[in-house]
Amino acid sequence: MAEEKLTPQAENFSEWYNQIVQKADLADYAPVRGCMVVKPYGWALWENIQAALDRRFKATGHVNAAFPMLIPMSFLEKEKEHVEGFSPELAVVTHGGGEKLEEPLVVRPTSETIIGYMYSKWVKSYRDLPILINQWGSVVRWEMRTRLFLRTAEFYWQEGHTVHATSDEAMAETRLMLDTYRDFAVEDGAVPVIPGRKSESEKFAGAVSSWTIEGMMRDTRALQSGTSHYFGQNFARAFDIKFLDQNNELQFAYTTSWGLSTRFVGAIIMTHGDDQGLMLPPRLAPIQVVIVPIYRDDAEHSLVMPVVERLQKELGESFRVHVDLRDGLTPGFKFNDWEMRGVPLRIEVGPKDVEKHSVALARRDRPGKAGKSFVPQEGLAQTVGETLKEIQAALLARAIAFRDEHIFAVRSYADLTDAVQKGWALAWWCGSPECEAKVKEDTKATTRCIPLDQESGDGLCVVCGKPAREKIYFARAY
RNA sequence: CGGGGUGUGGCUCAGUUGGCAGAGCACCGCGUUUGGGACGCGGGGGUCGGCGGUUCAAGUCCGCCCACCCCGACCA
Repeated sequence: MAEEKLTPQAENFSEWYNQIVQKADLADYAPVRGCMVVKPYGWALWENIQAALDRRFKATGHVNAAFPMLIPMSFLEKEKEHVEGFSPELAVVTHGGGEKLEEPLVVRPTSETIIGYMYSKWVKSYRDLPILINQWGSVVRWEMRTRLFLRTAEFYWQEGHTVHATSDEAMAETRLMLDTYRDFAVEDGAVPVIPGRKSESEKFAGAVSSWTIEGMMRDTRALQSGTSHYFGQNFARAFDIKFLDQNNELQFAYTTSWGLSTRFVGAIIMTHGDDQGLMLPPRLAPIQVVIVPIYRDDAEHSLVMPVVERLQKELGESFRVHVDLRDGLTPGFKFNDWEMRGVPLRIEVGPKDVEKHSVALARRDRPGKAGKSFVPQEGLAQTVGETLKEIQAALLARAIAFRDEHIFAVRSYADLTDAVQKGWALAWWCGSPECEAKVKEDTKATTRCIPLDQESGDGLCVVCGKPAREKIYFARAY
């Protein structure tokens, strides 16, 4: 049950986040450092995220499978950049059945290697391609500093791994999945992410190019919310994934991978939450409508409950509905409690409502009395459906407005350093890692992505002044 | 691994010159309450991070160790 008062965002955003995760009953700290326990309410949110993504994966021809959690150490060493990228954060199993193992096994930090190995056995002919497999699971990365959902030692995610006959096809897949993530984030999460390409220094270990959706949190910091990688033939060469083409010539295949994790829960929390608590987008909320019965005594109880039960049944046909039957708590407490948990819509049913054939309808996105209205019980399902749609749209509109207010198109280095203190900077960039490094050194801001959506043209690099062909976002990131 | 800090009930913490381990919240019971975070009474719960030392006596003083948090380097 939620305790009173949350630290305000403006006072300490980080503290606000830590408190909300626990007070909204999403997750708890596990006994192992950096690991989290996802509690039922948090997991229900993740399940809705999974369902929304899985539906899109299936619709684009992908299938699910499961690969093992343990990977021979030697596999990681087959791709040079990959092992360099991951070796510092590997958890390694050295013993099994009471004996020291011949070869240590790593707990997967990601599955390119084990899946690549299997694909090399499965792929013989162009007729075997493409392979479009996704897996839902968890991975382990021994991170130095952890935060619930944002960076935990073990996290849950999906990782798609595909194999293609041509680079064009593999690149199209990479871009298709990036767009799938964008569509999911915007339409279901109401998180207005910006899709784009990572710079060389920010890309995934072993990738030819990495693509990302970047979201702006309410403290204006950026959160990488999903990634899609094009590997070219790098992993195919490392794992010997070859096929005979139509001309009977042996070719290395082209591979991709793409992932979105429980970090997205953090994105939802930090995109929509306010000082009252969580604010969940209706399409993903585990509970879309909570009904709070209000009564003083047994007489009022028996007056109110039949109406509550009828509404629960009617609304339950179309929406995820919960009735708060907890005894001994005042309505006021329950209102605050459900606001903390981010339930989009609350219905109050008391004796006065029974008499007037109405209910009180309270919107989470308009806290307090402002969001409360009295509507007829007649046609309530339709009212609820329309209101949930309005809330979903309102959350997105609010997040877009916040994002756009905090993006600054900058032309000078002074403007850049100023902008990244209060939001994101969008600027011409020549493409050199030295210019990125200087900004990071001076401001702690990193390049987030080269947005897909930018007008063609050229300008001068905001750092060094040399000619630049692309604009890039600089921001402080999680 | 560098710099700083903290370890006392489930949580947040108090604990004076060393002298019977406490409060608030949470939890359990009973009663009164209930349309924006109710109240009264009663109750359960702690090897004071660990080991060793000083002392008649250690949460408190000393030594060593461990864990966690914050700031850096690394990261979905």
